[in-house]
Amino acid sequence: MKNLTIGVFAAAARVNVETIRFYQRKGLLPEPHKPHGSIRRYCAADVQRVRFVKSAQRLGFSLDEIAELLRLEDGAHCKEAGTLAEHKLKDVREKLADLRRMEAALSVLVRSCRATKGNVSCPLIAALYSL
Amino acid sequence: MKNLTIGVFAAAARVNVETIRFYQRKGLLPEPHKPHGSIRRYCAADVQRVRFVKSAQRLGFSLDEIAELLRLEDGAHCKEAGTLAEHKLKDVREKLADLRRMEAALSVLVRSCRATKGNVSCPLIAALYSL
DNA sequence: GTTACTGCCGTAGTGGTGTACGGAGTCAAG
DNA sequence: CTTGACTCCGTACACCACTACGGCAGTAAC
Repeated sequence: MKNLTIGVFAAAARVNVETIRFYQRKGLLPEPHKPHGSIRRYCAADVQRVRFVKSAQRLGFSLDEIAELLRLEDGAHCKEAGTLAEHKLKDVREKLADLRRMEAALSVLVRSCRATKGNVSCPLIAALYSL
Repeated sequence: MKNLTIGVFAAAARVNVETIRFYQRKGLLPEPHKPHGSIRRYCAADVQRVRFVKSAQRLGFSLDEIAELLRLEDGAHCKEAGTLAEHKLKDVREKLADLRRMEAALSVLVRSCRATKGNVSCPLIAALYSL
């Protein structure tokens, strides 16, 4: 699982080749070493890193924020890392609270929709607007 | 709380005036009636609607998806509304699961960072990469 | 060695989500 | 009835996160 070319790597990480190059320009991925002339080689850890980026993105973090998160890896700045992580944790908890309210509203909505079969008016508005 | 002009409305909803007009073009807000010549007037329900859009956005829904959610309001299509709501519920639950894992990882990270005061190497990598 | 496939690089284009701007119309206070 | 703030509308611009393109170079299979 070392010495992946960019094409194989991108496929393994389930992203476009261009995305890899884009992430490198953004600093989300390290510029890999090029043992064979000018051809970049990647390893499994790089794949994990891309998958992490994608996960974090789905949770609403921007690439810049993700870059910060990834800088946490640099164990030398434990204090800053901790502070940053605390901020992110706060973000995440707020998102969680929002989503839980959303889930509650939606499941009420689904249940009441199932209950009132054929009824013309759904009790949706209140549920949606209580968010 | 009726007869708000767009400026007052936008301020109440905590968004830019241009955003209101943009949402109208996207169909996220109904084109309001214009009782006094060509000036639009808004009410409290419109404010709620914008706040709903903003909440849903923070949770990672796109404007198009939010438009769908808002169409659930139309009680006449209870069946489709229910189906749509079920899909959204599934989305929301997946996001919740992701965020919970993120939360767990981040809080471990924060705790261990606090624990290893002054220690040079943080135990971050594993936590981050286990997402 | 030729051919076909990658990869390299820079630049440009896309789609989503707003924001800004400019010129004309409208309204309410003084 | 003027003045100044607000609104209208269309269009253009901005930012993010890619995605595509084009031309050249390196590599692998035959």
